[in-house]
Amino acid sequence: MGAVKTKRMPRAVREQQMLDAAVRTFGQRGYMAASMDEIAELAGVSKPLVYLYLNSKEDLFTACIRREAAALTAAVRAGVHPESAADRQLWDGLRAFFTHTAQNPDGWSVLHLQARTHGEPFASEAAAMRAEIVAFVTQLILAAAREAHRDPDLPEREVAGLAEALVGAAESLADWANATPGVTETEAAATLMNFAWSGLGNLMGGRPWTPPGTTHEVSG
Amino acid sequence: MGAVKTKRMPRAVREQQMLDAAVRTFGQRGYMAASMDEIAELAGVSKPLVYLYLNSKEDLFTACIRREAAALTAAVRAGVHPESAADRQLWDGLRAFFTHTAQNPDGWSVLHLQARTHGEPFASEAAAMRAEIVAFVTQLILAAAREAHRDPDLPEREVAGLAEALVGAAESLADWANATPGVTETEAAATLMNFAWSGLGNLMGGRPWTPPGTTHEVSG
Amino acid sequence: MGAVKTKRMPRAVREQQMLDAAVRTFGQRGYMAASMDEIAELAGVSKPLVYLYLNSKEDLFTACIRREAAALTAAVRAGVHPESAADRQLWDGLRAFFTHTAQNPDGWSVLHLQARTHGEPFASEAAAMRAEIVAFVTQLILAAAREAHRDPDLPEREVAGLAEALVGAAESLADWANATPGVTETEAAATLMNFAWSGLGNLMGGRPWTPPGTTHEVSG
Amino acid sequence: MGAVKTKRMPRAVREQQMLDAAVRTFGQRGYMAASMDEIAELAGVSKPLVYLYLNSKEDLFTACIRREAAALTAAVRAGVHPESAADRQLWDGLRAFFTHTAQNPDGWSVLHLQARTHGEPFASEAAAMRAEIVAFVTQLILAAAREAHRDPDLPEREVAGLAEALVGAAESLADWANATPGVTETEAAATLMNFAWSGLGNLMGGRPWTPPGTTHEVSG
DNA sequence: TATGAATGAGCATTCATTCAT
DNA sequence: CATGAATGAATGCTCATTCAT
Repeated sequence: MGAVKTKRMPRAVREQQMLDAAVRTFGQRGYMAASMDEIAELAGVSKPLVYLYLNSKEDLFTACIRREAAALTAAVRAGVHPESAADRQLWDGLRAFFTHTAQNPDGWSVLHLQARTHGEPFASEAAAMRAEIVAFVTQLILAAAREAHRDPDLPEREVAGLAEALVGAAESLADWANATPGVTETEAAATLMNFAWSGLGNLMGGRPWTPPGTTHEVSG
Repeated sequence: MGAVKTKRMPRAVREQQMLDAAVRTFGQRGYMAASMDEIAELAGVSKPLVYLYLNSKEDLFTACIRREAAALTAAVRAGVHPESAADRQLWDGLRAFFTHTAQNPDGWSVLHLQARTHGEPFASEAAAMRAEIVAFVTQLILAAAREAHRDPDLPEREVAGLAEALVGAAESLADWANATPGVTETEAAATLMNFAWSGLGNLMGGRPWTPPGTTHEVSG
Repeated sequence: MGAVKTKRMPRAVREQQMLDAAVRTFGQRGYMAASMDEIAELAGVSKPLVYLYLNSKEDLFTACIRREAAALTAAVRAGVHPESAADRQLWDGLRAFFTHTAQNPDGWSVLHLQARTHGEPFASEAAAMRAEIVAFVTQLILAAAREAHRDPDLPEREVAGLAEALVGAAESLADWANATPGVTETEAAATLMNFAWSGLGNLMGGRPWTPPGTTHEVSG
Repeated sequence: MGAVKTKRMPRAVREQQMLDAAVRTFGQRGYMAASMDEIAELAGVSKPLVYLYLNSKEDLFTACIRREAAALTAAVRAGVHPESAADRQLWDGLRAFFTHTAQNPDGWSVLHLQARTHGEPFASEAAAMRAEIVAFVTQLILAAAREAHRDPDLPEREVAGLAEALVGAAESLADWANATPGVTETEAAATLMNFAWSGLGNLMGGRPWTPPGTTHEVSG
């Protein structure tokens, strides 16, 4: 079990083995329930070596978050052609996102569940990556508006909210797709595009949904 | 800082005090980092009494999840008038949801973060409540389709995915609204309605977004 | 489960119910593993009442030891006719002893196991009862010598040792009989009489077993 | 008072130190009253190390029982010459037994009191050792019968009962000798040989003690 | 580079015991 | 006579972390 116990490996390799083991353990057991003992054993090294290379449980977890965040954003970036139309970029990015999360459930658990749940400094670390994605989506929304030859008078915060909503929907669908047998990444992406893109289009076309003038009273 | 130390209260009252303290502690520290000592102190009682009434940390946490889940669904239900139009129901429900989560950040953390992160039996407990909400949203989507006199040929799973996406977007916006100063519940709800409702309308109007290069199979 | 919960009973009755419950619990769970909670519940009363009547766990246990010790010695005494011949008295006493221990396994456990195992003041309490039995047996041995018209030049300590051995053998056979299905009290008593009486007779007849003159060397 | 606090010892050595401390503590305080803290302190190590090496209080106690059982049977075996006559073997074995128990009072307490008092799995562990000794004594009784050229028609269970009685008498005398100042092992052994051997001889010689009023069925 | 040996500190849980009514 | 409410004090066990080699 765990990596084959080979002696005297270069540091970089050893570190990756440790991070592999850590992501797996953190993803499955959770940050607090994961023990350094288990991680070291799974990595096939002694505990002091883990501390020598990664310093502390906190640092190790942070390193996991960073590595998985980098891997996720890289995957999405790799799936997107910057010259494509905005909707095509979103479509490609979503498929890359769903594919990556489906193939890296432990990494996704680390980023989406563990890092957000266990306070600082982890939450910020994960939030930074999420902000990057939200920013990317924000750009796509603005680009779509430009493509539609509509200089959107959407206030900045409204666009930010839309991007948040879209990213939140995507995260939710990722979990749903992973939990529902038979749902493909393409299907999840299509569901979200259908859901979101027309709404965005209407918005930018100046046809927003309008709230009713009266607030409905409880048991009124 | 905890509850005023009044002696000799009836069990039911003490139990609520304990649950208050527990939700606060679990919500802020996280399930594992929260210590029974801290909860007892915050509740103004001794640890043995917590165990006498709530049995174990697991049971205590489960009780928190159940109470907060009940409170959240009750709040949403109370905000919705079942005879209203579907969009109105969604609008009212969302505002109630954003209001409740903004006013109960610890409860929301327990439900949305802690319960999902720390495995069984907590995850199932929270999933049950979420499923209830998703089911509610699903009904609204179908009702909207009926109201539009369009018996949608949307496959069941597609509708489920849409509801998931909508709920995920709402959850995400709740966090965003809580973290962004100055964002009101009404604003968050309006953002989501704008984002979602037109998209749903187009979908049900038979005008889905079609993936490039491929013919998308849904109602294609 | 436990005694039927009747209110307002005279103190003496309640105390016996508590002692019944305590003997059963101490006998089965052991002194330390038995909890006052369990005893109170089994007795059908509240814990404070147990403390009101019996003071403390220690006192409660001590009371159990005394009651069971009294019951055991009473049973043996009741089985013996003081006018009988010495061997007849031993025979009757043994049968009474085996019968009583077989019918009161919890009491026997309290006396033979629990009391001796958990230090002072319990060990002394049980030792007192045992000393009584040993004294009784000692008298029988001396009586047997008189009956054989032999003023035994057995030193006092030798007789004490013989009585100890006999009592120890009896205790051991009680456990053996209780653990071996189908062994009757009569059978156990007969086994012990056969084993012991002839040996005593020979002893008193001046034909003791004589140790070999040399000490056998290990692996010599 | 504990072992001299020497740092960095090989595991095997430390384990023995821990077992020494544990036997002493369990023997004197009893299984339940002994705390792991006390054992660790007496062993001169920290508690985590005790858990690292011995796993749990249960495992630690079991290890104690096994070690002490092995030591006791080894001591008896070492004292007995298998080619000697049966009575000589018994005599030598008894002296070894009394000597060992006198020199290892804590171990004897663990085996004879604690292990039997605290339920499974400890009772079985101690019972296994005791069964070994009973079997040895049983063999000696049968050997004695052969040596007397008397194929005894003693039923198997009768012999088992005799062995039980003899072992029980020995256990009792061990406690008595330890508690009575000035009683040597040789004296205790002689007392028991006197008590037992002639009785056995008579039995095998077909002269059992017969119960009054009834015809005793064994070889009657 | 790598590890066996070792620990300080903390945590969930339980229990005998006592008030206030 | 009787009890619901409450707690101080342990106890078994685990974990992140470090030192000596």
